[in-house]
Amino acid sequence: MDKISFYEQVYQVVALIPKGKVTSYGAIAAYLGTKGSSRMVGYAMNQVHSLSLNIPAHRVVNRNGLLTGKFHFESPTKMQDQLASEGIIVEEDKIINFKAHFWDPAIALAL
DNA sequence: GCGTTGACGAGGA
DNA sequence: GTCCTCGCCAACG
Repeated sequence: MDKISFYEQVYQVVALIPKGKVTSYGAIAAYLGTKGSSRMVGYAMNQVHSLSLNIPAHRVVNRNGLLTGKFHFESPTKMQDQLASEGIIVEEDKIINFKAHFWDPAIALAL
């Protein structure tokens, strides 16, 4: 297996999220086998700024479908705008019909 | 090597 | 149904 850090594993999964789809931190953590470290997924996204990677972090939200990390973007409205551009309706900083747009890496990547 | 940090999740009241 | 508390675990300083 690749000797990549937990961070990079998160980045790889997030980068695989198809357009118009979203997932939760816990789902990614669970896919990586560390479902207990769902916080690490979000923490990894925080470090994305330090990297030159192109990570669609706007497609990653918490289990409530809430745009918890929108303040970590260039602009708090950027995240909602990105999702809206992909056909995902966001209102009150939360994704409408979140379940319909949910993308589970454990299923999509089909281990 | 240790303590702190976190864009979370689940359970309990 | 909402609000609060605990746990989780890897990276950073």
